[in-house]
Amino acid sequence: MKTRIKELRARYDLTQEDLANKVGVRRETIGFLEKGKYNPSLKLAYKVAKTLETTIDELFIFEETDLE
Amino acid sequence: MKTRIKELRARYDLTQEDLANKVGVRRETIGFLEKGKYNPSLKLAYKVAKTLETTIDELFIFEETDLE
DNA sequence: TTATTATGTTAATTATATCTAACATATACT
DNA sequence: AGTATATGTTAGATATAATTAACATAATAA
Repeated sequence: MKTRIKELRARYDLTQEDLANKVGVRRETIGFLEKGKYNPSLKLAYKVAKTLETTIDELFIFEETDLE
Repeated sequence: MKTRIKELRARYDLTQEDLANKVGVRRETIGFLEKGKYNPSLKLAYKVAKTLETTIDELFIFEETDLE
């Protein structure tokens, strides 16, 4: 799964830690999400999307291999 | 968090078990999702949305209290 | 150089989504 | 009446998301 978190975070001039604080998670969690290292909960995905003023479907890009 | 799973599932004339089989999870998991009993992973949310030919943002409706 | 800031990454722990199995209930059909 | 189907719900086990803490690296600034 790919994500546009890093791109949008840069647009708002936020560090991983800034975004983590706004969302209410750890910096590492944001880092792992950006790297596609894990599959977040829907709630977390929603919070990140809302913080970056976008939608879940815009923020996370699924590929066929993600369906397995 | 509210969801339109039940509504869309009815539109496609699928039982919980039918949808579960298509998505690759247990029937109970679909039941719990419909009842808002838990917060699915993004991947599961995506699979359900895709199976019901909709988007995550259309399928799951967040409220302010879901952000806590 | 040294110090600071932002990010990467690992390992161990905790929290929770999902599975599994079982049983209950309600509805519809014969 | 019975049987079958669809859903509700519970409890325990398993998988994994997320935390915590620590240390590494790269870039930038003093």
